[in-house]
Amino acid sequence: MEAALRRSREEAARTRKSAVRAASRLFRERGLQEVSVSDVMGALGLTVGGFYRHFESKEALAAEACAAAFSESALARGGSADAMLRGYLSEGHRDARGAGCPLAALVTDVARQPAAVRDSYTAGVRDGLARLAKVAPGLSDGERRALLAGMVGALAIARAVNDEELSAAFLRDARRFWTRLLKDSDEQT
Amino acid sequence: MEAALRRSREEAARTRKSAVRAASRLFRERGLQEVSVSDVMGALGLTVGGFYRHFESKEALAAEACAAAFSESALARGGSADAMLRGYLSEGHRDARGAGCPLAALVTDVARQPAAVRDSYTAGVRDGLARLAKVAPGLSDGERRALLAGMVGALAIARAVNDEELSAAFLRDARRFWTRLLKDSDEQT
DNA sequence: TGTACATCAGTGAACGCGCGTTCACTGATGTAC
DNA sequence: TGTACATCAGTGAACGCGCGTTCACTGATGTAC
Repeated sequence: MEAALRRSREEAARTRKSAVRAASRLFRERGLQEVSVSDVMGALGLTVGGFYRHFESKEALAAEACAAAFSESALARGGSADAMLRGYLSEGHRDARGAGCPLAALVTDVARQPAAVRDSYTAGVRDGLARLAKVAPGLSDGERRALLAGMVGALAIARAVNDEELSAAFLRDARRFWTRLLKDSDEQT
Repeated sequence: MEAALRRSREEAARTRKSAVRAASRLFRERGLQEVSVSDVMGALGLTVGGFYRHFESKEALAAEACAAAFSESALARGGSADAMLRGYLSEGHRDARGAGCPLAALVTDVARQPAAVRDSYTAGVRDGLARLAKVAPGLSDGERRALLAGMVGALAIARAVNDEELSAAFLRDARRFWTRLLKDSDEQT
């Protein structure tokens, strides 16, 4: 064994936060099942054993990391409705899974997860709808749910598809479709 | 060891088909990584060893099962645009993952899969778009991509969310939104 | 401020487990004559 | 049609591997006095 010094409380708190941040990125990149506890601790340059000083289980980390992902999501960043659509339905967002919207990154994974993770995801969905209410006040609640579903679906399909042109088409066409709808709803207001 | 009789070629061919069908269902229910080769063979009442008489690897089965799932998908069933939307965006479809649309069931899983599986999924997306072209000829290509994304997104979110009311709202609102759009585009034709 | 000692963040080996895949084996099926 | 033998579908144990979690241990940090 080598150099297993006790760290200060500040350092320990930083370790915990870093673990959540790393997990949040890795889970979005590779999916919840495909990231091991060792992967997360390894991303911090630490070994696996220390993990359980900070978290009760991998599942507890998953719920926390999922929640953390929402607070830095693309949907959370403000701006105009146009800018939001341009950013969300962009090739940059598509190619940056680890830093992108967790709604799209984890949508099928979450359906198979325990309640803590699903709760966290559900809160993220409500949060996303609330954000849309701010940037697109002209839409009804129902239209906003259709919009969120359209954005998440387009991004997820653009990532799944194995053809660059088709992938770009899904992003572009969803962008155009929803941009037009938002413009029309503004004009009616 | 017990009763390991050789089966006739017909029986063997049936075994292979059953394995693909069972895998297609299980993969959609639980995700590609969460179904083991033993699970698939077990669903046929067989043991794991015989698997490799039929398939080169689990990955080969995944690609085949994914392709098979498309040929029996809800999108593939014909009918009017209205009926298609009602069926796709229904609570029944939401709760029957194993028998439902693979586009929605596997959308985030597939992005992390090898090329064979992604190819199979991409073909399914093109197929879905072609089906939409038949039932909704009034839409442009771009609108059809936005529609497919909206359907897949709404179904996937309805499955992920941990709140029955919110889940039902996503299905209902997407159904209403797209039904209206289809009606409007028909009237213009 | 200085000293003695308890605490605990992180180490790295070990645990039991299930995975994908391989393998020697069984004995009915299929074929050559 | 009958016989001898090769084939091969399926068995079930075994392989190496990585997983989540536990544990005895180290030694600086934090605290009581």
